[in-house]
Amino acid sequence: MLQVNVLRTNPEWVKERLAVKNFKQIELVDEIVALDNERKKTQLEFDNTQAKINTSSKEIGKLMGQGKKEEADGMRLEVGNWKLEVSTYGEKLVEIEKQLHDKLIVLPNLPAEQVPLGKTPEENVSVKEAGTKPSLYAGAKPHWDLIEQYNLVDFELGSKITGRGFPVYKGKGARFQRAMIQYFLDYNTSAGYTEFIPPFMVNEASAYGTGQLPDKEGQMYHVTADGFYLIPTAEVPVTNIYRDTILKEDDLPIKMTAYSPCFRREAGSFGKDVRGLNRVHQFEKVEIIQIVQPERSYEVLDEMVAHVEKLLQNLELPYRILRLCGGDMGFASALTYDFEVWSAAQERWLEVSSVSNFETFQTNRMKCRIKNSEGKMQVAHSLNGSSLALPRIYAALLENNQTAEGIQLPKVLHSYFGGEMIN
RNA sequence: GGUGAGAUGGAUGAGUGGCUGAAAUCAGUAGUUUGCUAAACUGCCGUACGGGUUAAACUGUACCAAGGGUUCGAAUCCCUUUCUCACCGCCA
Repeated sequence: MLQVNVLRTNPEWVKERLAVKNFKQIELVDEIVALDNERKKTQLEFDNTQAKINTSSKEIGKLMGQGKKEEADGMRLEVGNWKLEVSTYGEKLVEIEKQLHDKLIVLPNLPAEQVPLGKTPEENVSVKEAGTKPSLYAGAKPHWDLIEQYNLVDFELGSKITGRGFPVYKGKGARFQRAMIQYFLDYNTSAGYTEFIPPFMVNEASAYGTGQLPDKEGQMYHVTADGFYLIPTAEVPVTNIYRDTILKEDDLPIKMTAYSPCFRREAGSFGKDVRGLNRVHQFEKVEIIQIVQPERSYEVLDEMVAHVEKLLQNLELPYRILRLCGGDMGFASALTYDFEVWSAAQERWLEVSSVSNFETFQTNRMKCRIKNSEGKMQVAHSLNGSSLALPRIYAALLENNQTAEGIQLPKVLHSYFGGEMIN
């Protein structure tokens, strides 16, 4: 959620930025500023009347103590009238605040200056492409066939147990997955990230805090009996660790990493894009999250991008890094880099990580603030990224590294997997 | 799931209707003093939204788990919800 302050002090700039994100209801900005002015006015009226009541109530107490009952009763009448007044202002205030909130919640985060203009994924800007795309031997297969050949993942079994999009990993296929999770976590913790194992379901307040609610409700699985949501990413529970928190400068930066399964309903997806591990309802992911001082957040974003890049290099995968254009960015993000790896048999890029700076968008909602040495309060910045989402890495590694003898694994995984090859 | 006890500021913890936005202690912080490590003393030390100011100072309101109610006046009384702890039951 944007801070009202920003709209108040610089409405024209806000409108211009919103346009970059292809946001249509620009008029909301003026409406919000007007409502905010009204809010302040009403607040003042409310406070002044309430102050009169408070003063008189104390007075009544004194009079009662002195046994001056008649005087006290007179004041009671007066206070009674003010109370009516105050409750009117109170109701008005509640109404205004509700409207203000409802309008504010609709606004996406403002894109940073570097965000390219554009509406569709085609207009994302590739900032780097590295690694060599392998040339596969004749008869090379897409990962869904390799998975079957080596008996690694069983989709039909998952359908039987749960439904489409819930793969069952088995044998070496399960071990391979676990090896990657273990390696990714080790890689992250050795870079100073503290490891967490969070709850895999969250309450409404948490889903709201990171921006999944109210607008992305349909993407999450909802446990109605208890009012919980299955997490679509570890970002949700882990970032919410710092909900309603006041941090000291010394505490920063907060660097956290967590493995979790991720549950996404992905309503409406179909076709070849969803074949195999390309898109599933339950997948595994290792996430990195940072909470930092505002002045440092873009430096930290670069650091996180470099961190993920190195991980892909270690996995010896060809990748490219995209800076997302305004129209393709997430609602809560100010600047996002997507990482894609080349899937040699499918001959397409697969998104495996998305690293974003949310600036104050999440932290403002979550009330996560920093108190500096002078006692000044400021809203922290939050960032996160995947390092990495597993299924597509899984797919790319299988496809790119297939040989007639089996799947040749990258060196960094050998000790984790307990072997050099899947065969 | 059952029964009981709780929820107060960074922590411990007092407070059962007005003088309590909240004692006290600890932690933190600024300073004074004693020639070190350290100790003693003094001041400051919650958040939000306003007013005010160049900025401060100053000042109004709200907040003692959350929401509602009673009252001229609520941390304190009543109702609802949530959470925590203990014991029992069930269970990985």
